[in-house]
Amino acid sequence: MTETKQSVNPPTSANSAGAYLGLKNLIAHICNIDDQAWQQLQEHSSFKTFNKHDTLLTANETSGHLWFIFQGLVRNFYVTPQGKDFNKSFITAPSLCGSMTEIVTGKPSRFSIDALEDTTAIAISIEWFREMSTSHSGFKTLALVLAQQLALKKEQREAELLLDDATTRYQRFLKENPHLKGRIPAYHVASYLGITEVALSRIKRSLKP
Amino acid sequence: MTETKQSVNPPTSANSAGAYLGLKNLIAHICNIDDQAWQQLQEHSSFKTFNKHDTLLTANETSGHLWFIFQGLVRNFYVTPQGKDFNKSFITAPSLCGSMTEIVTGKPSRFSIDALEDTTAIAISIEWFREMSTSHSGFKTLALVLAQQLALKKEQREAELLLDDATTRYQRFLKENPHLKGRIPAYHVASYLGITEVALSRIKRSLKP
DNA sequence: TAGAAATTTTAACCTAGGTTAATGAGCCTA
DNA sequence: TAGGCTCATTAACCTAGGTTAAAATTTCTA
Repeated sequence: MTETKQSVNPPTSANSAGAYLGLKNLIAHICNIDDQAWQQLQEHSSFKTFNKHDTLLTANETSGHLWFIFQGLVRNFYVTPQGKDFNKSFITAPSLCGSMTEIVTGKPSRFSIDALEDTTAIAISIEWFREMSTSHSGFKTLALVLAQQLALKKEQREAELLLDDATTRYQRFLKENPHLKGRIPAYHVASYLGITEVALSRIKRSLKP
Repeated sequence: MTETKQSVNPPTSANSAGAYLGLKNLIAHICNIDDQAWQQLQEHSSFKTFNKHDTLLTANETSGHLWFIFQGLVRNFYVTPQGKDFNKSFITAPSLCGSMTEIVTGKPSRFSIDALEDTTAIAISIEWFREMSTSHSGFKTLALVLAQQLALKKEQREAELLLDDATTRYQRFLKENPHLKGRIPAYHVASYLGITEVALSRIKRSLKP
């Protein structure tokens, strides 16, 4: 107990193997990947660990990879020129995440990604993934499903931001994200909703008996 | 000149042929479609004309098709339970449009589509398109590109609604849609921006010299 | 366990945008 | 050419949420 703080998930080969299993499992639910392609995927990716608050991707830079989040929790967020940040989404393991802009166009992401908890992940080469998603039928399917899922999610978010007030958005957020309860400070939730922590606190009070 | 009002684009076979040419051209810029697939596409689609204000798709119903807008202009819009409507996007010819929700999940669209100008279009069977986008490499590419384009657009809209105030959104709208100038009444633009026509009028005044 | 740091709540005041309603302005069409 | 549409502007007032700053609370950490 005399040790200083350390990562909950130190990067052991055991963890790495588990992460790759998790990735294989996630992909298998979406499309068929033959052994050769899987072998290639392993060669074009690497296992990483992050402590809480570490950065996975910085806005306006090309990171060169997309992520499979194996354990932990990360957020995608925009930063305004005034230095305020707005959370775009929260990603809980196990899940893929990354910048669609960078994947599709090769241009830098508009948002950053950082870890809200200690996190283990696999970094996958975007360049390789883009190549595979045109040449390999299985990966093309994977890319299609990911793009469709993202499009659906962003359409829903557009509708919420356009149609609903902050109280309604907050209640929907709670209902749709029970797994995040207690894991995210209120000011991050407020930032996701597009309001300040002060406004969120008021809303909570107004919802009390 | 004694005739009553009529459609600018009456449904002649000449128009129909032009529309199919336009569709073929649009698709050719995205992927390769062999003659057989093209033949099939023609069998699973039909040419339609709409007058201004006509409805192409009604929210909460499955229309069964996606559209190639050949001439004219349509809007996608949500209607709130209170009966107010919010424009989701404007689609100018030539372009594909439809509900990603219905295409991906088969469930009814959350939004409606109607014509802002007299419009000619090709209605394509969603069921057939979904089948082709899994079995046919060219159509899978088309589906992928469409999903990616939509995801990118909706990500950008999310960022705008989250980060920018109404004045900024209005100025960006003007800059990014010069082709819509004069074609859309201000109250539709306001609805797209997520504000009322009254607020938009105030913003315009505040931007004047 | 005390003190520091992080987070949440409150309060007081401010502003962008909503609401309602009246006035204008530009049109068709009888 | 006079009403009758549709659309845009204005004005007066209201409200949700922003801003700033202080106090209260929780959570680390030495």
